[in-house]
Amino acid sequence: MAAQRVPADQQWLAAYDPRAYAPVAVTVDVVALTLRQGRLHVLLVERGGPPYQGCWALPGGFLRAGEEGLEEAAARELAEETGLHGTAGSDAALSRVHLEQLGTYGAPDRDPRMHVVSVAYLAFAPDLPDPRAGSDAAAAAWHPVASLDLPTAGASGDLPAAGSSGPSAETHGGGLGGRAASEPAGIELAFDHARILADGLDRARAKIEYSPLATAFLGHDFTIPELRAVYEAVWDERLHAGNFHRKVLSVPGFVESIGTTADRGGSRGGPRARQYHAGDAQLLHPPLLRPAREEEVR
Amino acid sequence: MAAQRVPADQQWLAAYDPRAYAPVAVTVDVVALTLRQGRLHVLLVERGGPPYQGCWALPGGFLRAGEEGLEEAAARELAEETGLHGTAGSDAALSRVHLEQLGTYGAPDRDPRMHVVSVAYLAFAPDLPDPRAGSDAAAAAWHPVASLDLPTAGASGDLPAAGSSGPSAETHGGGLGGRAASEPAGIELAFDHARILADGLDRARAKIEYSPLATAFLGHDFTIPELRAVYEAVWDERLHAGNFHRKVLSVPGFVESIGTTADRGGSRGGPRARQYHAGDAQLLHPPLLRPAREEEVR
DNA sequence: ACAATAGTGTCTTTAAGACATTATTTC
DNA sequence: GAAATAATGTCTTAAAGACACTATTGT
Repeated sequence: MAAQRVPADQQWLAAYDPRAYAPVAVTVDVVALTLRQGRLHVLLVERGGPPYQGCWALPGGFLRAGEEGLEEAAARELAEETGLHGTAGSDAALSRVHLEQLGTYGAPDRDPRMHVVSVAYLAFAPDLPDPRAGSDAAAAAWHPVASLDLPTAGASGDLPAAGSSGPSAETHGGGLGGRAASEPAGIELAFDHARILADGLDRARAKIEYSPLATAFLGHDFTIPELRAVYEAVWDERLHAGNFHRKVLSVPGFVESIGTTADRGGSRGGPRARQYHAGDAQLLHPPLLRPAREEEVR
Repeated sequence: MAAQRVPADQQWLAAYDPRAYAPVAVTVDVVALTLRQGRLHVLLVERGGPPYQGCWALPGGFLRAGEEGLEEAAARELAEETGLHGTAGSDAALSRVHLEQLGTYGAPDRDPRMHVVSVAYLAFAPDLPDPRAGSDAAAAAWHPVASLDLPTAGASGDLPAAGSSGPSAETHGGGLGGRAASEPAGIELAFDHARILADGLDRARAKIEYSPLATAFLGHDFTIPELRAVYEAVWDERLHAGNFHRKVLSVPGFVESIGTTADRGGSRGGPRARQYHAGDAQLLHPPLLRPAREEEVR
């Protein structure tokens, strides 16, 4: 059946003119996460026209075919939206942003206008300045993820299979901590961006278990209590300060002491914490496992 | 600069006619893994024309824009190439194949003819019959992964960031067990398919740590020694039979006894093993961790 | 008979988690 | 001074890994 239309050995040979087929658009969307006032935030832009006019959406745009790779495009979109430049290793703030591919979403009806395949990226950023409404009319802002309505992890159509992400996957209920009952229903996101964001949060929660990337949310120098605050915000769990401290120091290459201490103690008292910067480990061994959730305990 | 060409807030509004931009093609490629004679094999097709004429490549083809989603396309390609049908939950063999998104590859020069964005999927299959050379002239066959030249894990251009995959990522040297020194240089794969396959193997190695998917390589009923053979083939590690047995039985929901025993003992002697089938767990808790490799030990 | 293997038992080591304690800082 | 917090110490429990042992099968 299908073989007649696209014979297997001719797939790559077949007219490479895509106009022979129905057109597809390729876009790149970015789930950019940061920590502000101890809470996890995501960068969103407000849509100025239909469809989903007035809705918030993930920053993104078309891949510049023939000119750039996918990660390059994601870095460009992120730079445009945050107003920061200097991506991979170059200069400035964005050089410290971690960027990785999250997954690709390509249901035929995810955009009402045409078939759009969107490659999603996940970014971990230290506290960045507010995005300039900038070169265009669109609003762009950091939103607390807890203020958004997100689908539960797991089930999805064209998603990057819960898989990939170690022991993560379906575990968490909904968004981080959910919203207080008093709050109005969360903001609605355009297209399937709520699904993408939920997958990104899942990935982030799993990622910091096995990688030192939690440090990407902090400045160059940080204290262990600050690092703990990152884990608590991303996992939406209270962690035991003493055990966390000992655990972090016991993982080789995670953090490296720089001998100094913070300028002040905690906001509510306590001694000044020592300062560290990220070590050279790419993988945490052994990992920092999330506390077991009751639902998954048998 | 960029903002002028694609103003951020107009990206989604901009002419949705992709012909306004340089054309991009979207393809779906599948890394299909199976176990044959205790060794891991991957499904490859031989290219009948340039570029890379005569090279082997991953099975794949164009996304049918507007008609199908990405996973749907991957399942279709896999069915066409294996000659099996009945994908997700329907009937027959393919219903027991696990399929998940691996990552998307979109470097502008990965295909010499035009910018092709390829969404890669990873499939775990029980031992399937040899693919029929089938409807087209192309050869298709299962190849032992050890016979292929694969790049080391980790470094890559547009890859789905080692990330995602728990404690996996860069650890393994090259292909499974590498090739014996006597063998000629491994087969060369077309395009960046060696990179994609290497990423797929990494994902597979990580995935069976946390998920019960190793059972997807086996029939409906299997014994624990058979399951151990899967882990040994995928990880290229010898595992301790006794400890493995106890460990598997201790993970809730991993396997379920069906009371029967295998028809025969091991090929070289020993008692008949009891038979099990996959339990209902989606996640192994606690996981089956790979034995630590010396390189990553500090 | 012999060798290999399935399955179980036991011991050691490592790591996680629950407390407890002391010193230091903010309010 | 009171309360909170950084950092360290101690104890218990769970799990991984090494090893030993028996019972059962194929050659």
